[in-house]
Amino acid sequence: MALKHAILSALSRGVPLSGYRLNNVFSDPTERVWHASASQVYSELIKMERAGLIAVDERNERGATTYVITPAGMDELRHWLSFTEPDHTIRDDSLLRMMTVWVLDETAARHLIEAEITFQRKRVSMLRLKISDYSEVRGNERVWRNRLAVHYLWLAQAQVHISWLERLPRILEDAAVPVGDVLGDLELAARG
Amino acid sequence: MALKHAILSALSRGVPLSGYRLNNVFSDPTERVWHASASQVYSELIKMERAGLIAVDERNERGATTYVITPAGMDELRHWLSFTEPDHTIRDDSLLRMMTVWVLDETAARHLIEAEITFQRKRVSMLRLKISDYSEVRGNERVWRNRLAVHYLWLAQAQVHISWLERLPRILEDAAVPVGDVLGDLELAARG
DNA sequence: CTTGTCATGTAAAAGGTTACATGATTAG
DNA sequence: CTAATCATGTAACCTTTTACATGACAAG
Repeated sequence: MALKHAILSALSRGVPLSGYRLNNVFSDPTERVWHASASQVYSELIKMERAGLIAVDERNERGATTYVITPAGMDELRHWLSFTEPDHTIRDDSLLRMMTVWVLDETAARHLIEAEITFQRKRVSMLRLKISDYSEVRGNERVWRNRLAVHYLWLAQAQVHISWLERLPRILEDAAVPVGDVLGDLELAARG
Repeated sequence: MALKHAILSALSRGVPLSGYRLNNVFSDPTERVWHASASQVYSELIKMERAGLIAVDERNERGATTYVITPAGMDELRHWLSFTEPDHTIRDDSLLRMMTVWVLDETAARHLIEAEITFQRKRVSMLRLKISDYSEVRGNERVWRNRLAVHYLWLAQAQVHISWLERLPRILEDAAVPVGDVLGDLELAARG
């Protein structure tokens, strides 16, 4: 449903993109907004071109077809933002797992939690890199300021996630300590 | 695919649940792990019962059929956790919108951001309520400590999200201030 | 007596994944 | 000369949504 809008959002930034480039965005683990499989993106692009929301920019020597957004596409994007309700539903496989680790013994649970911490730490360092490179690659326009801001949010949320994961084993293993004593300051830090 | 595991995870807690009760969980806006539509849950339950992962507990006077998890269901749950890779892909409609607000004029953008803040504030107060009621409703077993911990994570992340949203208009409206100056401390706070 | 909550399902359509298929170019 | 990356697509299958259909019970 919203793959269309994710593609329009990416093309609205003014840089023409090919299906291949869009796929890089949609499969990047630091880009925590929209995921799509490669084949889905290609067929969606064809549908959107037929609908007049995007247009072919050029077919380069390498065989890549790049697309740009059309005025009709911009209209659709603005209409979506202003006149449709956001969908707050989420499917988060990795958090579902973290909610269910208690069914495992301590060793297996720690193993899973460690693996998740490793993943999130990688994400943090990739995000930091992207953020520090930002001013070299992009200008100070509204578009890029907006996008950079989202990177800061991802970074902060990954960091909260890591502190939480680091405390989770204590909660599962030491029933004497109240959960609030271990995690209460996570909330205070976030508000500060 | 993982709706099966979301249902198994819910039933693993030992409390028998009907399709209707499960639907309440899957459509609760504070439960930011797995969403499913009502009709999908009912047909999935029938499939899972046939597969022997869950069993009918009782059919009560009101017409509700409650289910319990079987030993085969617990095996499937543990196998999923320990021997399959977590799926880190996400589709977040509301964040996609926040990444695209720059295409709107200042008034419309502020409007959207305000609506999102209102939503997140509601979520925070619902989560706070759930957390403070927790010790009355649930015991101190591993299951409930694990689940309560997830509620603390949601609370902290909603709070980070709110501080970020509150700063977003400044980023979009005042190009003179570097984005890092506005959002840099979000990360520091999160790290503790 | 009517609205809201409880309670379950079917069927068609839309959205999304996986497997397969192909071929060019680039870097080591 | 071989592996990785670039580049696009089709077809079968699975998952999920939406619309529809039904009916009991409780509260105001």
